[in-house]
Amino acid sequence: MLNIAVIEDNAQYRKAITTIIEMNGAFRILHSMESCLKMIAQFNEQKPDVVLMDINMPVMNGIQAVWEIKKQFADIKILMLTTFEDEENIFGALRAGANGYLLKKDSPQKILEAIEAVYNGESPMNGMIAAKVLDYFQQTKNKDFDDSTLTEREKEILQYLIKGFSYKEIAASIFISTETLNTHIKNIYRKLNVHSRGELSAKYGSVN
Amino acid sequence: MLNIAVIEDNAQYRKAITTIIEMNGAFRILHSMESCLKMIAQFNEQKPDVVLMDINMPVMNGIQAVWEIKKQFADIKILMLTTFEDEENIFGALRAGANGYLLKKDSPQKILEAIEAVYNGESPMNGMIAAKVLDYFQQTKNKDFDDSTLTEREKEILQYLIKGFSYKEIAASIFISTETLNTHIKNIYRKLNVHSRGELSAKYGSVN
DNA sequence: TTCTTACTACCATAAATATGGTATATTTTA
DNA sequence: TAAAATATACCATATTTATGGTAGTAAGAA
Repeated sequence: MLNIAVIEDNAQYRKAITTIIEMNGAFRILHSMESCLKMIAQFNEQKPDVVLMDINMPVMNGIQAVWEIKKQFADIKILMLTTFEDEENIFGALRAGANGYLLKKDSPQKILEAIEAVYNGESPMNGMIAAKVLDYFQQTKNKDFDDSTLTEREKEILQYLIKGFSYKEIAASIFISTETLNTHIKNIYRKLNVHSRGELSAKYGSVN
Repeated sequence: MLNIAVIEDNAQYRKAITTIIEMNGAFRILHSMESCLKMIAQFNEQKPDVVLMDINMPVMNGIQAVWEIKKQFADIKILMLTTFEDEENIFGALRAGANGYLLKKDSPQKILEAIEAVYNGESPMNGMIAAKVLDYFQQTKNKDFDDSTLTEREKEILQYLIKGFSYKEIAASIFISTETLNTHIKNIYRKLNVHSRGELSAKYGSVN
């Protein structure tokens, strides 16, 4: 029998998810909370095995809550259960120590399987979330790739970019207008699938 | 109708997996190979939508094969399908551009779902594999950068900066306001005598 | 105790970057 | 030759980043 805690500010969804969980004979709802306020106190009373956690919540957000829980109860498994719109918080939650990441729209069956899985040390992940995570590693769009997809001009500009020159400096260096440079950079970003200089430097900067 | 290629040196497993796939009306086995030798040539003839790839293979291993495929056919989705013992190669495969990662012992149903999922841009991952990947992000490995003048907090933030995360993401990750983050970054810039992220990455990014 | 350092937070604003267009001339390639 | 790719340029705008302030709190040192 696995003891589950649900922390979710949306009353309706909290009701739905606890009902689904309770219908499964192997799980028991130990806590059902709308905020993280008395979370630690309650966990000290009765410690759950798995916590289902939303990210966007008032008072203390889900990421911070993950951090607090992991600090005091390292063995509690935490399954993030949130919307795709919170995607910018994915890495924050993972760094804080979340053990899995599903979307609220995932099927009840998936969620129930995931509860079992996190408890067993796995990290169930929604496929779209995982795609974001894998993007971080993919250097495919990296060097050898740019050699084939980037034009000579684009490669030239890439060099300037990863060396930290400003658009003005680059444009002046290669005698084109900043608007033209903008166009080139748009194309580079599209081809390499990045959306900021930071990403660019992180992925291509260490190469040289 | 999705066109599938299977590259797997173990004849028995290759037979099994192709049979499973062929039983599904939505998929068709386009290629079934025991090595990567004539892979590119065959793909030039008939390009598959999804490739199922083993890691440990003679001649050219799976990671290198992923690399080659992605270089020439960026839109082909690659699903790694291998044993847990090959775990040390997970990151190699992901860096090379693999789009999903299942274990051979995963159920046929899971594998069929995963084929559909990678084709749709998701990254299906086995829970145990995902756990390894998430380990990378957990705050345990806090390699300090040692720039003696920076405070611990500043060094921490520097790490995020050179990894290409946006201010929003960083602030959310370490639970401070973006204004506070701004203050920290101002101080980092002053201490390191840089004036943009580009410079920062150029000077400190490759160390990492 | 007082002073300093570190961390936090907010205000304000200029500069730079990111992203969506459209468009033209030239060169390459099918 | 027609089509595609390349390089150029401009418009417009939203977002992010960079830089200047001020300021409170907590921990530690002088």
